[in-house]
Amino acid sequence: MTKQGRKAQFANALIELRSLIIGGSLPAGARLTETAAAERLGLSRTPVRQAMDRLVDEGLLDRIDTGGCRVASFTMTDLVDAIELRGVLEGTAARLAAERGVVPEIAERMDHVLDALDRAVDPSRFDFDAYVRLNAEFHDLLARLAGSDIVAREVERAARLPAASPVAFLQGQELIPDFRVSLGRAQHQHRRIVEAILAREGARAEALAREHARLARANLEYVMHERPGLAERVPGLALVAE
Amino acid sequence: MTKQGRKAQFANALIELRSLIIGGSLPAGARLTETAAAERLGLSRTPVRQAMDRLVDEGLLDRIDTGGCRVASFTMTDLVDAIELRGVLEGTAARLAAERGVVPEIAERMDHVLDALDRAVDPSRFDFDAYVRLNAEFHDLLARLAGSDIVAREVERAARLPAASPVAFLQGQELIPDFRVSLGRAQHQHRRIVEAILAREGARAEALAREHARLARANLEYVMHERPGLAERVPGLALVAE
DNA sequence: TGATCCTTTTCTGTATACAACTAAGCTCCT
DNA sequence: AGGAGCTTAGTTGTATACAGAAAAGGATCA
Repeated sequence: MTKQGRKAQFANALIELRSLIIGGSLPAGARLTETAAAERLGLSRTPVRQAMDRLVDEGLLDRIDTGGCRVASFTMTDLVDAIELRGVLEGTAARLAAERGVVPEIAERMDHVLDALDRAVDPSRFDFDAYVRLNAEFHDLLARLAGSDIVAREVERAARLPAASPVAFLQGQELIPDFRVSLGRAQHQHRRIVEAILAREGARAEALAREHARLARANLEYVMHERPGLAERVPGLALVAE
Repeated sequence: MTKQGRKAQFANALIELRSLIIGGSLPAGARLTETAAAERLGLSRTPVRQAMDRLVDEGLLDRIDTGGCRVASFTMTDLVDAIELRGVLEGTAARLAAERGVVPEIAERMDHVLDALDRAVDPSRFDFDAYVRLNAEFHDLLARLAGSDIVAREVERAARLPAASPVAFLQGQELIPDFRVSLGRAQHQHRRIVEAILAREGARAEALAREHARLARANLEYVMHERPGLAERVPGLALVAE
């Protein structure tokens, strides 16, 4: 069930705490002490403490003045900002890839991913799970397409911000009637972004990647306003206060 | 000398290790074990380990497969990318401030900082130390001007990337003959950025903030190509390989 | 009854102990 | 002499011990 390797306890603590928070088992604003978390997970404080440090860094926990942590709570604006930042950073990755040229191996894999995405959104043989996997890979490749480790790192970090991940809202979309149209639209944007990059059109690539992230924002607003019942199914949305 | 408070040992370890790395006492690529670091700092492994975790996160240490860390080494491209990212994120902060409106209290403080910066760069009463302090405050206020904690956080994180900080190259500029001209130019850009924000000109504000970060890139290239002897005086430049 | 002070418990930050694993050095064999 | 296998020192990940600080709770006094 859980990992058994060398850093097993730390990895377990991180994964389980994160899913407790994102899943809403630990309500936003709740105090979380190291001892309580350690006892709950059946571990010693050392790896749990390390995991909590990391979660503070990710923004899922807020350190409290007196010591100890509190589960973070987010406003809609926070989530919108997180998505905006991901768009900005993916836009930068796209622009730099256009300006500096792409890493050939990554571009080639990108090509295959795009083809596979085309097949996944084809109405005649629609494959949701494949789409989710390939979409994640597309965004990973996009981050690394310019060949800059620093850029790739920061793009990926931005995607870890609450609900900013490109896959965050796919869970919910599965249940929304016209989600196939939405996914087809997203795939169309994927194509245009890569097209702009290969044509060395940096400004266009940047603008398209930014706009692409707006899909997540639209999904966020749709879920929160039209389908509030779905909110608890989307990772991280349980933390939205107000 | 060093901090004595509650989390004193961790804070000391972080600060001292960081300055050892950035200052070049630990050469790029050198292996750094927890035990060695702990012994060198006269602390136990616990806070040192925590500090090293943080430094890995900041990118100053690379975790090694077998366990343990190595001092990171950077290429010129890495530093250029880090500066580019800071520019992009400060540009986003500026654009959002323009689009959404500014936080009045921060805008007011910004106003005072700009006036003080004018005085600091005035040739008749030039004050380098004041400039350094006020410049840092300007960038801090800019990050927070839009009122988004998430944006402010990420801007500040980007400024911690190696040599990307807006103050990184000021140390060196003190010794460069025509540095006063450069600082005056920077202050002119500060004014234009805030002007654009207050006029709600988001695109202009973003472009100006990006271009402003290019000053750091110009300084980087100047130091590396024209004044290599200065490189060791600029924090982080000792880590540049190749 | 209500507030204040003191006691007691809890929690964090730090240090240390221990086991598993890595890596290097040494011995022994060919 | 050169290489394979073993031993041993070193390093990390985890658990635990301990001291100091905050929080909680009760007792005392007005």
